Amino acid sequence: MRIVIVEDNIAVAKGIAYRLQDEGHAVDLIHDGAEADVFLRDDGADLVILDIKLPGMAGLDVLAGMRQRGDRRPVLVLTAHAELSDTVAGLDAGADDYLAKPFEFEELSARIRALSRRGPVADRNLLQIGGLTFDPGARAVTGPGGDLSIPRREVALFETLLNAQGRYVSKQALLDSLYGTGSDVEEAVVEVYVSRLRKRLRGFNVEILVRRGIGYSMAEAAT
Amino acid sequence: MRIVIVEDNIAVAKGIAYRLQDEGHAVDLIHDGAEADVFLRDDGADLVILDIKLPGMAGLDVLAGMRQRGDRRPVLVLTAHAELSDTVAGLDAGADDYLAKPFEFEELSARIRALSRRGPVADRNLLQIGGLTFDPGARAVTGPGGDLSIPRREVALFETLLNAQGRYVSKQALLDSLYGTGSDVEEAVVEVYVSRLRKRLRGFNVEILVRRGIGYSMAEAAT
DNA sequence: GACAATCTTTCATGAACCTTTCATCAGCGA
DNA sequence: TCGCTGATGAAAGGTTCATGAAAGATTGTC
Repeated sequence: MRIVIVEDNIAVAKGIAYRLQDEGHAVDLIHDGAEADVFLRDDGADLVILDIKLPGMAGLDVLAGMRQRGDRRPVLVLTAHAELSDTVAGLDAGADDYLAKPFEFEELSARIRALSRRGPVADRNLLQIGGLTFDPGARAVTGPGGDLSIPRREVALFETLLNAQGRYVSKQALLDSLYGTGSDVEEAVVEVYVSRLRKRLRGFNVEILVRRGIGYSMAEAAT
Repeated sequence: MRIVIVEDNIAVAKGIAYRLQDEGHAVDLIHDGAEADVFLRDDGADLVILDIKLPGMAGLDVLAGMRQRGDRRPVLVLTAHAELSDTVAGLDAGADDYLAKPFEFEELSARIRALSRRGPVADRNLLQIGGLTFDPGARAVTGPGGDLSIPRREVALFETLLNAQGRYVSKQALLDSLYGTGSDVEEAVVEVYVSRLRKRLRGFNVEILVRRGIGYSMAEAAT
């Protein structure tokens, strides 16, 4: 899943980012409210972790802007412990959940899992393809013969293609969803992981299609 | 999609144009505000990338003129980084999105994708003809038996004829819509792609008609 | 019938894509 | 600590396929 963290305390943000990446998510960091506002006008993330107190533009305004645009992506609001009134305001402004600092990472992780189950992300609960089942919480792919052991990056690729529901996803978009926007990894790496995932999916009723110059999509094998 | 870039810095404009063409769009360049104003009175583009600071006529006036004429085509405004007040003014004047220079091309690309999904372009979402469906966002043609894998140029041709809604489109206009105005490609290439697209559409209830000296049109096959 | 417009196929080229190999590194068990 | 395993990303070489030009066939029009 692509997660964007909007938090001006860089140490905190990096700490969270590091562990979320460890869980296989693609994470983008933004430290400024106005920047976040711009970023969120795109379809660049599936979930937002949003600090209330921000330079540039108040977190609540960022959130309000999203909702006003009809953007219903799940937002988890972070607040300092004292500012209970903030959390109330946050929920009013359309936050899906909130978390008071300081918090345990495990709690954050659990909330994210919960949010991704409901939220627009999980509305398209199309977690099956061919004979395979994908569990977004566990980030595991299960086949008829039990769990497939698939490395992080390949799972992320699988997830992105699955969520695209048969639409073609450009190589650049796949790169973003594997590494977050603005990574310095070559596009060619996508080809490598497509190749590896294909090999792993051999024998199952799933195939990854390519359209030159357009991108990749995943579909059940045609017979 | 046909995109017009209104930007007086020729190097910047060409850089963007080159990469957008790479993504399969037809791109026109205009370096002057007054010229842009004239150009935009025609139906020569589906999306406008507009620099604020222009010779001839201010970008904001160009934009205001469009909106005043009832022209609702999506406009992405470019501003220098410092001029935050400009961006606010731009949004007020009817811009659909803005982007501060300097920017990564990938970000521009993502914004364009987002704009083409919403905007008036996306209002005519999922165009249909014969048994075929065209998704302008995904640039994909779907038939009864699933996705047709059609190369960039042929998709662009298909899209243009589809948008013409049965009217005849001249060979020159098709050329422009495939390569942007003023390309040095022969008109005969249009014939080649018509031929290729026809072959690909064989078996579906769609045909491409020709009127000598006039142009081409697409229609559902007469039984 | 003559001529131009259009159609279709063929071809060379280069870009896009596929796959494997390699070096590196982290994690893990002995 | 040492060695093993497997993930990772870069690189390299091979293959496929979109592309645009060209050329000959065909069709429509006068």
